[in-house]
Amino acid sequence: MPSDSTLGYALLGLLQQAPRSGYDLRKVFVSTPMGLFSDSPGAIYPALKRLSRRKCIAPITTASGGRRRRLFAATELGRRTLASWLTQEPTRDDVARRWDVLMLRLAFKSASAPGALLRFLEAIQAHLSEYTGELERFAANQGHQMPLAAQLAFESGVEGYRAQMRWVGRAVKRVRRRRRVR
Amino acid sequence: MPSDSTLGYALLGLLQQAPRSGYDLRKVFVSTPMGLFSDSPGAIYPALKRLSRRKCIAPITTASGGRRRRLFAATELGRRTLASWLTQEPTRDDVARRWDVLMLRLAFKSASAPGALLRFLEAIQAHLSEYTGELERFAANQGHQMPLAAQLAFESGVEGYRAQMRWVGRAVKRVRRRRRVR
DNA sequence: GATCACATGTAAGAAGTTACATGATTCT
DNA sequence: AGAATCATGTAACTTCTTACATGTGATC
Repeated sequence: MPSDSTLGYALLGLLQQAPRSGYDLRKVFVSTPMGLFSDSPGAIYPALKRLSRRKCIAPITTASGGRRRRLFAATELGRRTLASWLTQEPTRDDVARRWDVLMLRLAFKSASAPGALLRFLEAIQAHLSEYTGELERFAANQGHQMPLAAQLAFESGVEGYRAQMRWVGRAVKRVRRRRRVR
Repeated sequence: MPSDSTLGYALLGLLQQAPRSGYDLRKVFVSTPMGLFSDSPGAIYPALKRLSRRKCIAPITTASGGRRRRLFAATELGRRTLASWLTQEPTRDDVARRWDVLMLRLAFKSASAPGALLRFLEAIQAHLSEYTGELERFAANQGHQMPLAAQLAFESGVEGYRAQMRWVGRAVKRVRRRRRVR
């Protein structure tokens, strides 16, 4: 029952799409908005080693010729491990404190059935709606006694969640439409 | 030149507002939207110990009577350390990858002059505008070949940053107004 | 042949997580 | 007295950061 760090799951997700080397993976983090993760070799190579030890990924014998490169691919166990991470029901804490990780999970759910995707989004929507309510109650109680700078910081948070409320509404509609078309 | 973790600065910021115990600090993280931080004693007490060792905070001799409680307060060195953290110019990376930390810094800038606050917000605005541009270019290039789930995750990010663009615009106006009034 | 970019890795240290340990005070 | 809560702390483990080390192929 190997439990991985978020970085581990990110690597696993990318390796499920296509075999890549540690260097390739690094480049993905540098050159795409997945920059949430560090491009540091000191994080990536040890993480690959862990995944490898747990049999979630396996090196591919490269036909070589070019530079020395160690390509890895996700194993069947790796795919299952990733799938069970992706399938976990979004919690209140995911929504309130780990939005970025939640969106990483969503991004990798490409292989999911539209129904699963829809349930995932609807769970997010429910927690989001409850949490923005909490924030607004907090503002109503504490809002006026906060200094200006603190008020602004708080409002940034509220605005962010409100934007995600609008986003998830549109997302749900889009997936429902897609589902009917199929 | 003691360098602290983000949690360390969060504790320092709260202790600058008023003396508190480790337990008090924990409660702040649990009961306010500062939930970004862990309420785990295993993180908080060692962090207090470090700050104490670095002379950034000092225990207050409590007049006691009630429960056993160790109150801490920020020292002069602590205030200066915090101030220098708060004064650092927001970078592109702060905006693109550490928004939550940036907002924590903003929240503690209550003691800053309106001019400093304004410059802080304007720097955020500049980086934000550049970064959302990058994201939109990325969407224009890569957007259509992404699977639906990945597209949705990406759009969530873009929407979040767009919301912050609107927020920072309003924030700047509000601080400018406040400044004129003074 | 020297130099630069590619590519992989390790070592030391910092900090967080989980889980446990311990005692004091209040409540019933 | 016993239970619940308050309050502080420690230990083992995991992971990340920073900095360094190493070697290869391509380029001038």
